[in-house]
Amino acid sequence: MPEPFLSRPFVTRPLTDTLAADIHRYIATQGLGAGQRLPERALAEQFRVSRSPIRRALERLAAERVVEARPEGGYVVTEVAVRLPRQQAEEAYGAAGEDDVYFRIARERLAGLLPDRFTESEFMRRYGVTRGELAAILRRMAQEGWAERLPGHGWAFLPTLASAEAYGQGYRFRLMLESGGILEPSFKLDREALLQCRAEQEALVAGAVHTASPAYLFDANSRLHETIAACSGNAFILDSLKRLDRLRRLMEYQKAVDRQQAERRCREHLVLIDLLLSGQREAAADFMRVHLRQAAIEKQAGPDELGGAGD
Amino acid sequence: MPEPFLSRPFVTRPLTDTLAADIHRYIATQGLGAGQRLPERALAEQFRVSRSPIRRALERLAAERVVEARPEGGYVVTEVAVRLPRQQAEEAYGAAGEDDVYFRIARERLAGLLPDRFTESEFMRRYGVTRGELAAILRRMAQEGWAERLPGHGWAFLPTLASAEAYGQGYRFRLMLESGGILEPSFKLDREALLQCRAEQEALVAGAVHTASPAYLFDANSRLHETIAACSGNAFILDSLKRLDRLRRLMEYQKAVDRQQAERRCREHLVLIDLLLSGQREAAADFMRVHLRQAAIEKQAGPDELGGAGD
DNA sequence: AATGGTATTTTATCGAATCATAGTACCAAA
DNA sequence: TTTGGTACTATGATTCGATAAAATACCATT
Repeated sequence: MPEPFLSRPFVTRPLTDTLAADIHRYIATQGLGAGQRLPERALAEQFRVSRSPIRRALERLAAERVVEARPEGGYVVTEVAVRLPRQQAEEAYGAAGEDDVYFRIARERLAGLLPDRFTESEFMRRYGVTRGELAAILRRMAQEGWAERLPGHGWAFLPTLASAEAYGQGYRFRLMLESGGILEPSFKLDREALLQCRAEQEALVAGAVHTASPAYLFDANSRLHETIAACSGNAFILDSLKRLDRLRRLMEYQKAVDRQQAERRCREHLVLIDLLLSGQREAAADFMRVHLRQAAIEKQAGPDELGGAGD
Repeated sequence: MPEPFLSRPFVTRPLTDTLAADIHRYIATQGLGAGQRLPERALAEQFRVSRSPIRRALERLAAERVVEARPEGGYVVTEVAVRLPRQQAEEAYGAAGEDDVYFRIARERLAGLLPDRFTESEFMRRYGVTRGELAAILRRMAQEGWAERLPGHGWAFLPTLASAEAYGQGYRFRLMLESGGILEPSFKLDREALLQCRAEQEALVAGAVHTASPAYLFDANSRLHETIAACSGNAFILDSLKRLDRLRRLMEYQKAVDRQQAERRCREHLVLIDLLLSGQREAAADFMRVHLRQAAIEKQAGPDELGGAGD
């Protein structure tokens, strides 16, 4: 399998639920055809779990007709999954976190409804979750870098999120990081991964950009940027970008999208990809700077308004 | 109070223990004189806890004669604390984590004694800690970025730690980050903090560099670099550097130090500080690149050997 | 060798009660 | 107004058995 597939961070749902969605999305994004086999062991390795939960996820997907059990054993992709890949994948996307407490907390924090400090008990009451559920959510918040445990009791929100200032800083940071990454001596093009992103961006330019959900747009675009960062060969550059993108995702998933700007950005992505594919790294690095600077301006123009989903 | 004081991340010890050490170190590093009062509320705010644990920490320090209860109430710094500031502070440093399970795990992982994946129960048995204690340790490992939870059961070490490759990448990353930070449009010199670092570096050059513990050297040097990064005005730059430094600290605390090189690096720090203080940002950024590049070479020369503690 | 099926072992979460410890409110004195 | 003292409240760590769920081992089939 070509690329490590990004599994959504574990929150509270049984692993099986998450995996069913992940596998579904995997089928869609990898463009697997009807009849294609889905070996349990390969999927287990892919998602870094054992065969047990994979097996149950496949059983569930079989009930949804996304996959089909063969008489000889094992599962294959069905016509259903192939015929409606994008829509279904996006539904799976949305359903994964939409009404999650995690996103609810993020939303309320962004709206300024939550104080800078809070206790676990407070949130257990407020959001009606058990201690264990909340623990998982808090772990994720800490992991993604917008909350931290205080030395004594309680937690604190970090200023990273929300502030318009942090927004601009994020773009400055990426300017440095992403253009610098392209110029790293260890840079090594992952042609296959980049071509996959290119196909995705072309599909967007061809029209999908006007109908796709903000979540899908965001993920497609950050996937491209992260793929390029991965080529730098520097794990710290890639990690930092991923960290930042997780934060941005919280904010942008909820925004409306300016489709015009989004389309232009996708066109820029195609130019960027082609520069890289033809080996013009210096030019690509410069273009990246232009691209990000432009995106920063557009985003700042409407801080609470349009502009979201992707760059 | 001038600077947010870095409290060591909470692991398992009762808060009081940690705070006693923190306050002790605080007295030493802030250069408070004998007789100086230590208001409970101020300390509580400083360390982001309530007065209760502060009060008990002070009681403990009083038993150790580091502070003294006044007849009218409250505590003041004693002669003892003033006369032996450095040594005591360093002891407090070392004792804080030396035989901690946390550092033991790091050490064994660095030595290649631990597999890439592990379960909590496994480690509970191996290190003889309770579930709760281990949970705190794992939280910290995740926080500091060298282990992560798998989607199902178990944990995985990240490749960030240990590999010689990651080492070089870290320096490349800092090259980009730290010199870039100095050139940020939002850069604003924190003269007071920088002068404090300057005093520290001067003391090192004046001789302390030959006697100080690796831990102290490392912290003094990373404090300088982080102070400069803080001036960039970009929270992401500072956070990334701090993250990286926490990782490096794990590796370098245990290394022997090449005192010659360490001294030269401190001299370079003084040059760097003076460039910044005189407003020559471009020059400072260039010098930073030279400085880091040199440090990278020296470190890589002896990967398992000398060279540690600081840059 | 790869793969699916099945049985078994191991893990870590859950629930509920307990309790040391951290947070808070209020008062008095300097 | 700032500070310390004190009383009180709330928090979250801890414990432990029960249990759902994940990991693993092994076998059969292709």
